[in-house]
Amino acid sequence: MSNPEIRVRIAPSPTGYLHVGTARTALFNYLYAKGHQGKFILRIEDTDRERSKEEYTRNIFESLRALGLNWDEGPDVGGPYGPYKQSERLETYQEWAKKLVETGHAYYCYHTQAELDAEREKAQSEHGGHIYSGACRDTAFREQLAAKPAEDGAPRKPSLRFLIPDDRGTLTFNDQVRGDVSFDTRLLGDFVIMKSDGMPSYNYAVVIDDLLMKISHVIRGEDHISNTPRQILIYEALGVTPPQFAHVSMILAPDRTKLSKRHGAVAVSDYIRQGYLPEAFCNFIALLGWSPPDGEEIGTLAHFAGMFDLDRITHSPAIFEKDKLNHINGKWIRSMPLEHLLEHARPYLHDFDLGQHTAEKLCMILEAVREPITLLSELPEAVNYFFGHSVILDAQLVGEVLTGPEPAEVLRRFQAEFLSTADFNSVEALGAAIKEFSTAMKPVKTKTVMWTIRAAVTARTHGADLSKVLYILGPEVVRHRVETALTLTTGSLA
RNA sequence: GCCCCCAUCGUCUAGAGGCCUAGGACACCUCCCUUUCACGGAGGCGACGGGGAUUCGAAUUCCCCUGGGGGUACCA
Repeated sequence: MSNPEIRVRIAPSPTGYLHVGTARTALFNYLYAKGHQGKFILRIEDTDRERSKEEYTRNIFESLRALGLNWDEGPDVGGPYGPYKQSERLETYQEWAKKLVETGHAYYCYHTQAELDAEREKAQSEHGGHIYSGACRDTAFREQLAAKPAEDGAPRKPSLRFLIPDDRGTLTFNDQVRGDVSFDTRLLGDFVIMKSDGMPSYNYAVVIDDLLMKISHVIRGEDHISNTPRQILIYEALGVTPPQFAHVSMILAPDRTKLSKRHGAVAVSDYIRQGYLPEAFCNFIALLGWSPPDGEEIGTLAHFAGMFDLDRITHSPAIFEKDKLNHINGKWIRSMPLEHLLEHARPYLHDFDLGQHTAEKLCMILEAVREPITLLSELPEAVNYFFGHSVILDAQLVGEVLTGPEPAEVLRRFQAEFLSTADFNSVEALGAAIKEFSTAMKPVKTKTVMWTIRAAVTARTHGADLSKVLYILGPEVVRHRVETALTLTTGSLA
C-alpha cells in the first residue's frame, strides 16, 4: 500500500486526427509512466455520436505508434480494466449513474435542448452569466414537465444531472504542476452526466473510467482545469479519493491562440507526411513545456523518460514554431543509423528504381546526401542523380558550367586520364585521385575542375561529396555521363 | 460579463533571495573550416510587462494594474 502503482492515460476523442497538443499530452503521460515504472493507458472517448469517426480512431492509433508512444493497456492490446472505448462501456456508466440517483447525487432533467438554449440566451443577455437553474431538482415540477410533450410532439427524453451540494462552498485541489487551485462550487451549476441519447457526458465518463481503471495521475491539457472541480465532486459523491491532477498548459499557434486547423497542419500525421521523422517530432514536442534537467535537448524517448518529472513542466503556454522543429529534424536525419533512416526514407523514394542499388549502396547514398537535408521530403530531389544510367543536362546548366574551352578540356582529360586509371573500389582512393587530377589540371582553377565534373556527372552545381558520388555510381555510369557531357560541350581547343 | 490559469531574449527555455554585469537552444548576422550546397567550430545581436510592498539584497516572495490564454454546452 505504501507504493501504489503509477497509472496514467491518454484519452483522446476520435473527432479528428491526432492533434499536436494531444500528442504532447500523450508524450508527457508516457514519459511519466516509463520513468516511474508505471502503466500508460489509451482510452478512446467516443461518446459524441455525431463527431466520432472510425477513421480518426485509426489515425490516433497509427500516429501514437509512429511516435513510439505504445500503450500498455487499451484498445488492440487489451488489459484487465477494459474495454477501453467508452462506447463499449455504456452499461457501466448506467450502473454507476443509478447509484448516484439512489444516493440523491443526481436527478433527471426533462428540459429540452431548445428550452435550455432559450434560458441560457436570456440569462446571457441580462447579466452575462448562466448556469442551469436546477428546476428539475423539484420532484413535482419535474413530473409535471415530463408529462408535457416536447416541441416536436414526442415524449421528452430526460438527461441525468449531477446535483451540486448547496453547502460545498470552495473546492480546492492540489495540481501537480500549478499547486493549489480553487473554485467556488456555487458557480458550477448542476451539469449533465447522462445525455438524453443514453451516452454519458465527458465529465462523468472520465471519472467512472479513471476510477475503474485505477488511474493514479491525470496529466492533461489546461483546457480541462475548469472541469476538474466537477469531476472531483463526482468522486466525492461516490465516496472515493480522486487521482492526482496535473494540468499542462496549451500549445499555441504563432498568433497566440489555440492551435487549430485554420493554422495549417495540426495533426501529427500531417507533419510526418511533410517529412518529419517521428523521433524528431517527439523530441521537439517534449521541449514544448518541459526541459531536460541536464540541458541536453536532443534525446530519445527512453533517455527523456529516465529524467522526466512533473515539476519541470512549464506553467505558461508554448508557441509552436517550426524553426526549431526543423533544426531537430535535421539533427535526427544526420545522426540516425542509416538502415533506420532508409526505412523512413523509402516512402519518399517511390519514383526511383531502388533495385538498381544494394541496400548497402542505398545507405551510402543517404549518407552522402543527408547532411544539408531538413525534411525527408527533400530526399527525391537530393538523390535523383544516383538513379538511372543517364542524367539530363539542361541548356541552362550547359551554358553556365559546361561552356567554353576550360570545361571541355577538363572533361576530355578527365575521360582520358582519370577514368582510365582511377581505382573505383574505394572512396578514399577516388578522393585522392580527384585531388591529384585537379592539381594536374593547373592552371585551371580547382573550383572549375570540380564544378565541371560535378555538372557532367550529376547535372547539378551542388550535391554530395564528389568522391562518394563517383564511387556509388561506378565507372561505367560515370564514363557514360562524361561522354554525354563532352558531346554537349561547346568549347574547342583546336 | 463571470470563473480559472499564466507572464524571462522574436521563439523554446534555465533560473526555486545574494552564485545573474540573467545561462542554453532555434532563428538572424560576422568570421573560420571547405572541391559545391551544407555540416561543424568561434563570436555577435537579443529578455526579467508596469507600479507598489517585504528585505541589507528580488527575475526569484506578496499585492495591484496591464497583457495573454483557457473555460463558461445534453463537445470532449
